[in-house]
Amino acid sequence: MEYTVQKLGKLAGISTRTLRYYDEIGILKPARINSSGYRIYGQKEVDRLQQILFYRELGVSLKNIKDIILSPSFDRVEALKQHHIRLLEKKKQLETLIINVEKSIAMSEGRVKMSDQEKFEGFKQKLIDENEEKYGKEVREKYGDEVVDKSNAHLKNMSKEDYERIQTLSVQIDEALTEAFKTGDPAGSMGQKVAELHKQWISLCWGHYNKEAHAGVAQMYVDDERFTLYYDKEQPGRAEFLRDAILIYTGMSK
Amino acid sequence: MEYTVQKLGKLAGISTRTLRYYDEIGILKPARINSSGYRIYGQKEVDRLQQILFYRELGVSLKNIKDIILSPSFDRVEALKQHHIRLLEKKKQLETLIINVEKSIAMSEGRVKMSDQEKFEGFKQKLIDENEEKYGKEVREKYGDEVVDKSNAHLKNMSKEDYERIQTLSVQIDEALTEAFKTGDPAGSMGQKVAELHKQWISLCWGHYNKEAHAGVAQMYVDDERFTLYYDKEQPGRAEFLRDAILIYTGMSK
DNA sequence: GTTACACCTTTACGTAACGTCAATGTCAAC
DNA sequence: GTTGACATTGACGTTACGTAAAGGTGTAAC
Repeated sequence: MEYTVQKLGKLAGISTRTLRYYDEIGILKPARINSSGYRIYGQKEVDRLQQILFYRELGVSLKNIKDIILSPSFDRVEALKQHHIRLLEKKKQLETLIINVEKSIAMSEGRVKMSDQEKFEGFKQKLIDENEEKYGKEVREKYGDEVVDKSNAHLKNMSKEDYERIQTLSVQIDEALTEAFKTGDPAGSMGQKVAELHKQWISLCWGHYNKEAHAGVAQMYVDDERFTLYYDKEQPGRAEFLRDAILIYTGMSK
Repeated sequence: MEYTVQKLGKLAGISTRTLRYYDEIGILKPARINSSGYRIYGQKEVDRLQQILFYRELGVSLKNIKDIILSPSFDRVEALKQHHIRLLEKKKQLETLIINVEKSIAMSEGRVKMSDQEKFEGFKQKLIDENEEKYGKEVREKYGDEVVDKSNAHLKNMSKEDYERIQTLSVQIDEALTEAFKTGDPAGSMGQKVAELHKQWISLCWGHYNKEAHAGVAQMYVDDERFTLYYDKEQPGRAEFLRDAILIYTGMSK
């Protein structure tokens, strides 16, 4: 497939000026120029533009993006995996900010108190962005590990496999819950599958398992707003669904 | 509490230049200027800065932010509720982008195919930002109530007093935890006071009490990142402290 | 008592990543 | 053969600060 400036711009959601600018600074040159002087982009350019936008989204300057993707040692897949990690971090920060705004509302309504410090939680992604600017390859390798280390901080007493298993389970629970929620039946096979996954997750976290505690935690998913907020983010009612599924699973449903 | 430029900058994670610039364009003026010509900010300015940063995070230009917050009809709480909605939208978009990068990795490894269009899914938050620029008051009024209803959803089956008691307890636990944490001793009287308050809170939430479940929840405060994030916000280690206090309280400490 | 140092001030030029004209050429359609 | 939506290259404007430069302030230490 071949694209002119406007077509590629529409595809990627950017302006034609931006594409011309990217040509000008040499970060994304068209595959060829046709007889009338028009810029024509091909497959390779589409993929490169996607890479550029990923870096841009993460706050990397165009100058640094250029250095990175023009580097002979640039590894596309490795870069994508880095993007993945960074985007997850960004998501966490956004979640912090969402909690912040929720608390701020509660404060305005006099329901809770907030320290000045709390009022700015979730804004400081700047620090991350500034790190991003240093994104040289060596730096990347260096910080890459550090980030991993940091996120593994509370792993201390856990084997690496267990930790990874827990991470995988979290994602699986989330996905399975989304699917099961559509059925509307917490007692159904999909609902019970979620509960089963959740049991595995809890067993790993606690090192043991206990029905009553499991049921207690499930109830908390509805009662504790920090959980409710998280689970209801996409579809209101997900937290309740999860609780019901677990209560049925543990036989604690009355 | 009063702040100089640097103190406020550190608190909010922005530069002193930014604060001076905000003064210059009249979007955030200090409460007063002291005898040496220093800018001094107070409580009102802290709150306004928070508002500014919320708008900025959502891509609103400083010019528009100024028009909005200086408007006589500006409603702080209403604005916060709008931020909440926008942030949730932004989070959804981020999640789309994360799926995008995951698919891109899978594609690079030859596991799936992707259309050119799919390659740019999640980038087009631009369209949202443009809506932000129009941020009229009417729009704000339209969405406002919806959020309130949602946040009150899980209150349905609870008496008003119970609900208020739970809210009070949340705050008390938080404050008591901050105090107790300073002692460094989860087994001390202050640490055990926190655990006692937490028991009351859990009893209200669950309608019953059970030591094992209580201990399980405590363990989860450390294992589940959503909790850890919340409790460790001010001082890292608070989540662990709370867990230890409860484990001792319940006699589950080994 | 002055020296050090970490604060604060204003003034002013620099910059990144485009937006926004202006002047002009191209192509398909009616 | 003219209309209208495309494309081109300049070139200047804009936003939200960064980054000195040149100097006053406050406290602690020698």
